[in-house]
Amino acid sequence: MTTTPQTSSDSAALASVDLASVSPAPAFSPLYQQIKVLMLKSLQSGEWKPSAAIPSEIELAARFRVSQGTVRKAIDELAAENLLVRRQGKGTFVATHAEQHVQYRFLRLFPDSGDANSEGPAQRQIIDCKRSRASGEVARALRIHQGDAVLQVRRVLSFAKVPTILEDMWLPGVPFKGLTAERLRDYDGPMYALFETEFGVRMVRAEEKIRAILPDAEQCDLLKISVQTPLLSVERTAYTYNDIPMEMRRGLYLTDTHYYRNELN
Amino acid sequence: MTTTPQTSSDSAALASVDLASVSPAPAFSPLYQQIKVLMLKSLQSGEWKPSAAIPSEIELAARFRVSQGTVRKAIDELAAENLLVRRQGKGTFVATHAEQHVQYRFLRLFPDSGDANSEGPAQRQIIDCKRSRASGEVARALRIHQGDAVLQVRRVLSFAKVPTILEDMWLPGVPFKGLTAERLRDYDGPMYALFETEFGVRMVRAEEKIRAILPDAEQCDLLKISVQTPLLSVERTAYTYNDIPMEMRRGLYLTDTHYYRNELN
DNA sequence: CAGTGGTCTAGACCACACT
DNA sequence: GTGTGGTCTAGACCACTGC
Repeated sequence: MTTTPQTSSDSAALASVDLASVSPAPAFSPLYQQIKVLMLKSLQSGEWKPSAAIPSEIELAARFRVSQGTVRKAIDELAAENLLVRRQGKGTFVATHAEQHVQYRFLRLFPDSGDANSEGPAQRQIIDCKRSRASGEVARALRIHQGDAVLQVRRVLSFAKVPTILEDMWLPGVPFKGLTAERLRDYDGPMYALFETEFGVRMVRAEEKIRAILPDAEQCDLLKISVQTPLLSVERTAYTYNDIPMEMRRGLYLTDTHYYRNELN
Repeated sequence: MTTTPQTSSDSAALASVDLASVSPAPAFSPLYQQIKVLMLKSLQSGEWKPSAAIPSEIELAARFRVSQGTVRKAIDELAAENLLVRRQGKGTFVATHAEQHVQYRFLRLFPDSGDANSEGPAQRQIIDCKRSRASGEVARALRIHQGDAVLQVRRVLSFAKVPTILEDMWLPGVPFKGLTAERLRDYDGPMYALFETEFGVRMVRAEEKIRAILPDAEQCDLLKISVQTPLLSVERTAYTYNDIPMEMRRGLYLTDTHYYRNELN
């Protein structure tokens, strides 16, 4: 035990959670945080799969030898991080990029008028899908070595037949071995949903760096615009569990009839 | 009482919270949500002022005639929304835009290299500050009528003496009566902190619409750039309590040495 | 030391979904 | 009805802050 929780004189199942190092601070960790770590392991290991129900709060309380309230607090935090979804009367489920209300959870581009769904789903066109080697920039983002095998995908998304987004993606070669253009083309649904079902990689969060740029000749050609048309450059790094980067992506967004929406709190 | 909470047979202080209308659904509202509404009123009315401590959990529990746990859950949500800040051992405080760790809570622009503070505080230059009348667009954003009195402010922010941000702001005339260029110039700190102390207006959240644009001649002049330099257009609407818009702002960001950062969950 | 928020428990009952 | 998550309570003890 890393800590001495109160009344519970012997709440087991709480392996030392690698606080072995002689850190100056005692690093007190509340019980529910330790439970959270254990639950994260179950998610990461695949014991609990996307869209499946996890054990009930009562079962988990018994398994971890803590009260239901403590399990509840752990689940609350995981739900707040979008790793779990609670459904009253039904159970708690592992979040997934498929079967979600919004088609693209990480895409923040919306049409100027009408709601997000008014223009229907985007038309997707795979331009290229090939194996290549990581550049310095890509290697840094994916925390791999320069020259390591990566998969490179380029595609165009169109709304109402108007090319609007040009995306280049880089995926680490090892976990995504076997990904092909056909598979991307045939799959009907969010790309991140395919990653979950086919490769067991669940994207949990992402960071984006946004800039304004002018396109080069090739980009103009693909988006059918002039070199004078400013574009949003959206550079995204997406992470799985434990903050492990699993995708680097650069999107060029045409923002004459759409805008990138952000909410600040 | 709008609902019949469990064990607590007579938890008072819960005025009907205007659910008087004969809505089809019974609109069940848990106790802690009703407490939250009451606490929001105290914030809104100025009973609890920015940076001041609110009553302790035990006091609030007594005032509202509920258990400490219920008050706690209400405070938890308000803290999650950045309206309150909890400090163990000291108390719970009303959040403020002053005395915060980050100077500009809503500004998402960061330098390409070095951390946010490495370049020091921005140099601010007020270009203009005048009374005017709301255009259709501004009126819509601020939910006032076209032609209503507004205050218009234009300023330039520079980092390391390089002009980087050109901002135009529109503020509703009534709540911000008495705001002058001098007052803006003399105040040392975030503009939103001045709004709190001088006008009792606390910004709680904001929405931004981002596009890529090319500047016009006047904008080029102020930012000392060419007409060929693409800029980020960041259109922000900021809200106080109860989702009331209190500011419309358009910022043009130079993104050759800075980027707009966003985190997706 | 007293006072504050933070954690944990045990038990009760409510709202919701399925069967 | 049974089982799930959701709310609420009461009481205990811990961790942190400042007098």
